[in-house]
Amino acid sequence: MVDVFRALDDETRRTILDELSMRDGQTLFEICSTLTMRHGLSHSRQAISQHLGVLESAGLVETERRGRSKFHYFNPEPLAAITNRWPTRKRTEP
Amino acid sequence: MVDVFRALDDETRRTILDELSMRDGQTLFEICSTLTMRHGLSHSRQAISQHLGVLESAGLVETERRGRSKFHYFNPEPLAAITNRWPTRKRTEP
DNA sequence: TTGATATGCAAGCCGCCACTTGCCTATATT
DNA sequence: AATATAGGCAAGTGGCGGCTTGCATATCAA
Repeated sequence: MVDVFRALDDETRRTILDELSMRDGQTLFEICSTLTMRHGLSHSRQAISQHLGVLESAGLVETERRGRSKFHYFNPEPLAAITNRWPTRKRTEP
Repeated sequence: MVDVFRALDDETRRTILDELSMRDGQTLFEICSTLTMRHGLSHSRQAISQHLGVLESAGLVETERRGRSKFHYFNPEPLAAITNRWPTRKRTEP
């Protein structure tokens, strides 16, 4: 199980979430392509696969396998843990 | 300059934000004490100092020096960058 | 002024993380 | 059946981050 905070501590993983939030349900190869084409990131397929594994382990990405393809979906729910942890307060002047 | 995401990718730093959000304006020694007493974390003073440096560099903590003491204040503003980056969408069924 | 308090600076160690490489499995196509 | 496509597993490497240690600086108290 991977922490949501740790999952977000990587620009490549954040860009993957950007991509999925724009076009949901992409496969691993599609994500590799769009990352290279539109974001200038050129990593190996395995690198992206491992990133997707981290994101899925953190609950930020859900997957669905059909045939030999695996589709990835962005799930923003775990992000709530971040905003809920520190409720906005006024600064206490000393 | 440290990323907000990287600053949050550490349980000790997150606990420090918890502490400051409960009682704002603590000094380094106070934070060290409360971390040990109430959270079971026993790190050296320098470790906590470095954590505070990361948090300050990320804009999550602001400081104010008076005399030989330095007071630390939690600034939740940078957290907005997280929630604003991925606006909540409905999942697109294929 | 002398000593204690509160913090800063810098080097070094160690473990973890991102990335690659090579090989393997499963499904689809012809 | 044979080939291609989509993805998985595992070991190895390099670099960075967290922590410690030792020393230095600045402010307050006696």
